[in-house]
Amino acid sequence: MPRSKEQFEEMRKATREKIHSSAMRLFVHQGYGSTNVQDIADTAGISIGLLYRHYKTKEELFNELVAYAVEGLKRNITFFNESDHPPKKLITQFVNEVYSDLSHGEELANLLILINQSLLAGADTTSKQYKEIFQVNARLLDSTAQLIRKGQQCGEFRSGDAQEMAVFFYASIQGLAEMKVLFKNNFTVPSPSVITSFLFKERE
Amino acid sequence: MPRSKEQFEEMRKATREKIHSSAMRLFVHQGYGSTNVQDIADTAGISIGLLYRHYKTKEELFNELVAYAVEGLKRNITFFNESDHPPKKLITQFVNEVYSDLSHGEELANLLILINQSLLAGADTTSKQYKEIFQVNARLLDSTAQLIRKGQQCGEFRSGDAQEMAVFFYASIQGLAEMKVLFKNNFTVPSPSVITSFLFKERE
DNA sequence: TTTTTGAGTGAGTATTAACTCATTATAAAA
DNA sequence: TTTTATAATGAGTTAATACTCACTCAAAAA
Repeated sequence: MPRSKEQFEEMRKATREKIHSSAMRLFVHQGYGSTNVQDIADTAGISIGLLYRHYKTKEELFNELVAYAVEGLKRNITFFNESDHPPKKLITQFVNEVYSDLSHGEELANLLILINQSLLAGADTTSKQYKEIFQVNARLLDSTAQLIRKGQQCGEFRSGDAQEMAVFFYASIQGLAEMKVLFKNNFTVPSPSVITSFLFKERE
Repeated sequence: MPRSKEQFEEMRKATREKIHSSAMRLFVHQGYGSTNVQDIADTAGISIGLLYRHYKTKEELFNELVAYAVEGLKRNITFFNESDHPPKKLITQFVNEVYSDLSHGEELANLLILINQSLLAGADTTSKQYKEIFQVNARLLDSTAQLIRKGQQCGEFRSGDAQEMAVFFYASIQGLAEMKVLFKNNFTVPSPSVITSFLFKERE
C-alpha cells in the first residue's frame, strides 16, 4: 500500500501553503497582470505542473487569495459590532493591533492591498465575490461610523461627520499599508496615538 | 507643399494627448501588466501602429506618464518650502486643493496611484527615474515635517512626532485617492476639517 | 490636377506566458 | 523486491499580446 490519506493530505497542504505565500507576495508586489505563473512556481520551489494540479487557472488562485483576505476583514466587523466595550477602548485596541501588524510584517498590508486590487476594473463586477467584498466593506464602514457616533455621545470623540471620519480612518490605514509595502523596512509606522488623534479629543 | 511644421506638430500633440489620457486611465484602473496596448489604442481611438509611432514601447509610454505625475508632486514641495505663510494656513490651503481635486475628478487620484505603481517591484530600482521618485518623496515628507514642527512651535498644531505625522498625512491622502478610484462617484471625500483634524489643536 | 510629406492604418510576425499531459519519483505496505 | 496510489516534473502546445512595416490617406501648395 502507498502512503495513507492523511500523509497525502499533509503533502498537498504543504505545497498549497508554499504556493499561497509566494503568490500573495508576487501579486501584491507586482500586480496580477505582471505576475506570471512560472514565477509563482519558481518562488514556491515547485513545478508549474504541480501548481496547476492545485489551481485550475491563475485567476482561480488569485480568487482564493482574495477570499482568504476577505475572511480577515470579516473578523473585524464582529469585533466592532458584538462588543459593548467603550468606543475609545475598542478603537485603541484595534489600532494597536494594526500598528503592531504593520510594524512587524507585511501580512496585513498584503491582505489590504490584495482586496484593493480585486476591486479594480478588469474584475467581474457581477461576480459573487466582488459583491461580497463591496458589502463587507460597506458594513465595516457603517459599524465603525456607528462606533464613532457612540464615542461622540460619550464626549470622548471629536465632533464631525462620523461616516466621513470612518472613511478617513480606513483610507489612512490603507495608505499606511501601501507605504509599508513600498518602503519595506525603511518605513516607520506612525504610532497609534498619531493614527487615532483625529478621532479622540485632546487631554492636556 | 504639404502641411506646415506647425500643423504637423499640432496633429502629433493631439494624438499624444489622446494616448496620454486613455493610457493613464487604463494603467491606473487595471494595472500595468493587465493593460494591453491594443486597449489603449482602441480607447484613444487610434491604431496600434500610430501609438508605436509615438512611443517605442509600452514601458516607455508608462514611464512618460510617471514622469508627468512626478512633475505634479514637485510643484508641492516648492509650495511648502518657498513660502513663509503660517503653517496652518499653508496646510489648510493644500488640503482644500486636494479635497476639491479628489471631489471633482480622478486626475489627482490617478497621479498618486501611478506613482505608487511605478515604485513597486518589477520596477528597475537602479533607474534614474526610480531614484528621483524616491528622492522627491523623501524631500516632500521632510519639508512637510518641517512645516509641522513650525506649527507646533506656534502652538497651533498638536504635539507628536512631526515625521510620523507627515507620513500619516500622505498615507491618508494616498488612501483617499485609492478609495476614490475604487468607488468612483459612490465615494464622498471626507471634508478638509476631518483630514486636517489630527494636525490642528481643537478650538471650542 | 499633381506632387509632396508625414500622419495614420492594421494584418502579420515574434515573443511571451498560460496551460496540458505523458512520464517519473516517492514511500508505504504486501 | 514488487506493487500501488498519488505527488511531482517540465518539455511541448496553445493562446494572447507586444511590436513591425508595407501601405493608404489627407491637406497644402505648385
